[in-house]
Amino acid sequence: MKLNQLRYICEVARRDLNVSAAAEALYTSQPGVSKQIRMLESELGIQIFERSGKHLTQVTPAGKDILQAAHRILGDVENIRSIADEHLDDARGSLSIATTHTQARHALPGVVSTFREHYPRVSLHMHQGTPMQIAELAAHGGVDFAIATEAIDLFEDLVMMPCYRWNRSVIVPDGHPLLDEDPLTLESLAEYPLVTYVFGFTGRSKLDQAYRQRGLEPEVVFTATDSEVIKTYVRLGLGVGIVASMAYDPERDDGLKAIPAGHLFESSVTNIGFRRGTYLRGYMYEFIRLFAPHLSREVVDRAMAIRAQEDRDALFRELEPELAEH
Amino acid sequence: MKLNQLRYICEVARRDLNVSAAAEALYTSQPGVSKQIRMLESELGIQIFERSGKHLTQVTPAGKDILQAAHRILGDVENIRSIADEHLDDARGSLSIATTHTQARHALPGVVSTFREHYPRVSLHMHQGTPMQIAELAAHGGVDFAIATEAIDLFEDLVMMPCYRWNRSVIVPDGHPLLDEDPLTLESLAEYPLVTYVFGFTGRSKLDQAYRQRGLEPEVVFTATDSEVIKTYVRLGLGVGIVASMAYDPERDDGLKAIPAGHLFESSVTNIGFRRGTYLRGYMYEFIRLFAPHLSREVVDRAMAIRAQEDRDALFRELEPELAEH
DNA sequence: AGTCGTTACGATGCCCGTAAGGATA
DNA sequence: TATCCTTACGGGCATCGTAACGACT
Repeated sequence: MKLNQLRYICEVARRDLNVSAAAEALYTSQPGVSKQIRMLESELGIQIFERSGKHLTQVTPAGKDILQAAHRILGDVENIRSIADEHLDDARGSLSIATTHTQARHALPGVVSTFREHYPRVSLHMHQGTPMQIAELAAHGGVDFAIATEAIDLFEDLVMMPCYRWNRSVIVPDGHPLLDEDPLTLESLAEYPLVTYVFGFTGRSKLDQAYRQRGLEPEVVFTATDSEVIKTYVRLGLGVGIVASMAYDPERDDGLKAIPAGHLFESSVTNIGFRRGTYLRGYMYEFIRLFAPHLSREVVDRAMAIRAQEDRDALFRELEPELAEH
Repeated sequence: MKLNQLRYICEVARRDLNVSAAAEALYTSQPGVSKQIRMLESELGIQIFERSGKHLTQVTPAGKDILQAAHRILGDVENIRSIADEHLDDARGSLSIATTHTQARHALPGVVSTFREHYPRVSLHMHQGTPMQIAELAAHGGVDFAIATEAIDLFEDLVMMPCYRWNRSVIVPDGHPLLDEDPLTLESLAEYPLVTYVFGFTGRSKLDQAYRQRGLEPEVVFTATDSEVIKTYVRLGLGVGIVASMAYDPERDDGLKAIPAGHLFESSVTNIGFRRGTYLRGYMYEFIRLFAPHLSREVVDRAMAIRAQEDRDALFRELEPELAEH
């Protein structure tokens, strides 16, 4: 058994059983991949992939288990490299983060600049994408951290921890009639067309849920993945906006007013996640700490050790009161 | 990085940094091992072993972390083989158990014979040794299971589960004065010289503890690692014996009488342990179940997932009432 | 003096890449 | 027909084993 063989089967599985694509991603020849996989299968005496003719059709039950172990192995190989780097020079390295626009634009800048002061020799890489892409990147080792509000609890092999709690504001042009409502109600809000986030982004699901619970139907006329775009279209009079409160800045957003709407929607929690079993460099713990002060090294280590759902829930309940509100 | 390089560093660490011994154990040449280790170190850019001149003196801090990850990797490689074997033919395979004389002679025969009926094509291997040797074998992957009463909770990377609870009987020749004592007290027992287990064997520590608590000093004139030998010397009149109750058989042990002494000593618990993270074959779960009916597949999986000491204690308390008494 | 780790060197064998073959959609 | 996996073949390279050297106890 060779580490390369394990890399090959993982990549093939990841590429929907397309050996050619896997070979390309691995910077090697397709016949080589094919051959090594067959050699591994023959060494183990069992098929990892089902074949019909000359096409791989699916992963065998044994293959599923083997792929799982192979993933762990390759993860640990990366860990060994990280360990070496950490001990070689604990202030040098790289940190890659996948996140959404909202986090990158409003929650992370402060953290990133403080982090850069503390660790000037760590090279930072930010990747922006949809919550699904983000979770996928983190789960497959493309990035160290995923930071998002939705959909990163879908991946079983991601360790997830709550960072902060936030809610929404209604954004309207100056002089809008909603500014006179006090308190603002969902019913009056429902009379206006909405401009807000695409489904699956930045807590959008909590918004739909609030409407549905009151038997209302939101008339969403425009959706975007980031609040800058939303605000632009609110300025154009397309409708009223609903964005994360942190996305409104009274200084910069002239011509717009924000009405806090925390009483209308259930608050959302932004999470940070990383691949389970990853060796975390010292500066990685530090980054998490800067982003969410309650996530000390001890808490992170505890979260990493947890496998059962119920234990995770217990930890979340314990952390709940410490979450900052944004 | 190659799997062989990881094998080499693990073996060298295990052999107290003796490269020659490691090479021999790995059935390869000593220069090869030496070279591969240096190549790995140079690839990682960090030393795994400290050297003074040409001798390896100790493991570096980085090396400790790396060895830990390397162990996990090699364990998972074995797991992949096990997975393949399991899916190839789930009724064929091998099961190796390390245990002490007492377990092998009195607790295991029934289990083993039932197991052999269920899985005739699984080849069984029993290794007898001291509790320390047993734990070492299991921790390093020499055997699948360790079964013993003492000292297998010392290895952090062994998953341990309680199997059954047992206590001791005092063994005396026919007509011995102690037979008239009712109830038997520790004080009257203390007037006779003892023949019992060597320290570290079969709950011996509980025995010493009982004496010490009462301010008594046991006069141990003979110790052995197995109860057959102890009984032999009791027959010779060397003293009274204290053995696990299951080791006395009124049919076979003629000339001897047993006095139950559960009220004098704290009972002991026999445990089964295996390397954390091991892939357990179906028949292995079955073996555990046969030996300790309360250890269902679910319970074993839960025990395997536990890392924190407090969670382990909680599981033990939960299992406590289900332990059989022998 | 003996044990032990490193260096040097030659040969085996494995892995990779190119090219051609055959199956499937 | 186009895509895709397999087989076949040759070159390069890493690994392994033997032998000799140098260090430490």
